[in-house]
Amino acid sequence: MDLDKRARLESKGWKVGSVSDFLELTPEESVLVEIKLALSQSLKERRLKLMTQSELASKMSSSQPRIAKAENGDASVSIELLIRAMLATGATPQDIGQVIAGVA
Amino acid sequence: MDLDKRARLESKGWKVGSVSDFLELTPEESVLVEIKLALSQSLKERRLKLMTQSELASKMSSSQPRIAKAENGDASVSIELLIRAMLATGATPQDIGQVIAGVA
DNA sequence: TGTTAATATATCAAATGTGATATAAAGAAA
DNA sequence: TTTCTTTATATCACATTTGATATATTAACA
Repeated sequence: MDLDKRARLESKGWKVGSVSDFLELTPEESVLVEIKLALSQSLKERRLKLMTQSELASKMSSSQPRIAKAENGDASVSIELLIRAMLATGATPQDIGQVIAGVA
Repeated sequence: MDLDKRARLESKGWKVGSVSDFLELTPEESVLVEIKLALSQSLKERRLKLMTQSELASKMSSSQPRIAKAENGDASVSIELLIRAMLATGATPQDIGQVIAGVA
């Protein structure tokens, strides 16, 4: 993973520490981050075709700012919320499973 | 979903309320619960082949009681922890995606 | 039987995630 | 430009999830 990607992650609140700390992420930790990013990317793509962030938020009793964070891969967003949001866009378990399975 | 299943869920702490309340779970809420249960079931199967709950717990800086709850589908366990545990058993994103995709 | 290993249950303080609110910034279109 | 819509950022009190600890229960076996 290049430094630009790392910088983008850090700016979203991911506690990746120094470069060496970042490179010392365990494979499991890295994969978890990648799963979250894959979900947030897929969420954004799906939502854009269907509705505004506000509309999605009210569909799932959340808030527009939280959807923005979810779509931007903010570290304060749980996988749980990402999956709830995916479901609120009409995604099936198959859709969600495919996104996760697609992680390197 | 039959009442036995509901009773099992309620005993694990799921806030399903009365029968009618339970039947009024939105499809999204039901699917989310089913995803968690599928993950916890798969986790238990994988872990049993490889190690004890205590061993898995220390591998992922958690605790044996929390692994027990994860494997028993306790409502206090997040999808995040379930996925972290799956990864700690050596599961790949493909494995995890397949489990989720397999939800009805 | 008794002893040990494994798992389940209960409790709790601390950490993390939450929706809400306010507001700023960005885009689109006049 | 100005106005309107959408998205992004900041803050915060509240709720949920956490690992830790203690302990109870169960399982396997000598």
